[in-house]
Amino acid sequence: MEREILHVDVNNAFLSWTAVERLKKGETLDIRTIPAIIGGDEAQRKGVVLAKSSIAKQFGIQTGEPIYFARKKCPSIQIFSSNFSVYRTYSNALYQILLEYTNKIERFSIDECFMDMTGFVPKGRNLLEIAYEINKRVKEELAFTVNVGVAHNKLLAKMASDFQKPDRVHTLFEEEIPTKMWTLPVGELFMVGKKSLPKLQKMGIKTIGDLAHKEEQVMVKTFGKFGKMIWEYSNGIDNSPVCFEEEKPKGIGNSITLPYDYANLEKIEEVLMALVEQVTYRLRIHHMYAQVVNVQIKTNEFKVFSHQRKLDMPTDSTKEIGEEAKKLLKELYKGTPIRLIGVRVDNLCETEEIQLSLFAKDKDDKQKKLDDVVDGLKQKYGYEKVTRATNLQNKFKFKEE
DNA sequence: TCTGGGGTCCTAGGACCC
DNA sequence: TCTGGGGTCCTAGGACCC
Repeated sequence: MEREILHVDVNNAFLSWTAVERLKKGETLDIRTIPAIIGGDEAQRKGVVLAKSSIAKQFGIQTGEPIYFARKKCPSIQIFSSNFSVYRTYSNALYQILLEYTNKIERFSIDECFMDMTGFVPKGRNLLEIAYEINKRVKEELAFTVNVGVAHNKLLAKMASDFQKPDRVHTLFEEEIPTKMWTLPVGELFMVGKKSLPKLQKMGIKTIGDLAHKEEQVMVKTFGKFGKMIWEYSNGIDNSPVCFEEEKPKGIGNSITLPYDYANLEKIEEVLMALVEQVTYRLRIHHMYAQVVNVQIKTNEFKVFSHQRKLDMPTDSTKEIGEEAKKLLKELYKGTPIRLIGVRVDNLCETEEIQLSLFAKDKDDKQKKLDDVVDGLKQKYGYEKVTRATNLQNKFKFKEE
């Protein structure tokens, strides 16, 4: 049966939301109307463009590039810092509106939703009307704009919402694929990134249509599973469901780019332990245990190395994960100055699934109680106020959540 | 020029077992 | 002494997304 899918995409989300928040606070300048970007702190070496206004885009400024480049392209560019708790508020407000149309909504990211409208289009109305209504309501009620893609699967809906921006509704039904999608450069296809683009181009594939008309077997032979996927995408094939049920995380990680390159193992360890505390806190918030610990470093030359190890028993203990992380760091660290350090936990399982042996449980008890007390304080007084690495908090700001 | 942080998924090679 | 092949698990690294 044919499905009815919408993809709702907030236009320049971080920048628009920052603009709306400023106006709400009484500022008169709407930063959507000037050359502006949302960017990280350059002094902390986090100076990349996170979002841009459409005018900034006209200067050739790209998301993800260093702010330094953006300033070269547009010396008068105005830079604003990000605020994720504000973004979450607006993201939730959008979600609440969408919930009035269907409960089958997949929150694909903070600023994108897929909606499965199959069976939810009221009698006498059609999917396109609903899409326009959502577009209009969001603008009127929330003061920012969205693009809405209308199609019969997620891939086509997402491609459609990416057509002309901002504040537009686009359809991409099967019969429209040749005119609306095949004519686009192949790099515009979802999942074709900057590594696979040159490989495709070398094969003579310039447009999405070129890819669609290649033999499927050639793509599979050259790119394996990935080749099959993008070949299907180029032909508008995608049977993946809208995953509307909240999914448990498969891994939790935190990393930080250091304000300068660290070459002292003890100093790196201090940061590592602050990150471990953050990660295990989030783990316990989710009521999950982890069985794999992973430590990652990036050298001053931007080379990335990682080590991971599977533990005998899953755990959520700051001490256990911290000790493993320290061992992994020692194995990794060869004395090269470090630009970034990160910790991840993987192979997560629900707390209830754990069957601790009596011995292990007994050993765990003391540490568990300490973690519980600290978590309680963090929830009561805020994460940044309660941490065993207080001296780091002046230098590093960690995202909550 | 100077390059964030949070994820998911895939691949390849080695260890180990039958 | 010389020899197989398949399956699973583990680790490191990489591509892609927002």
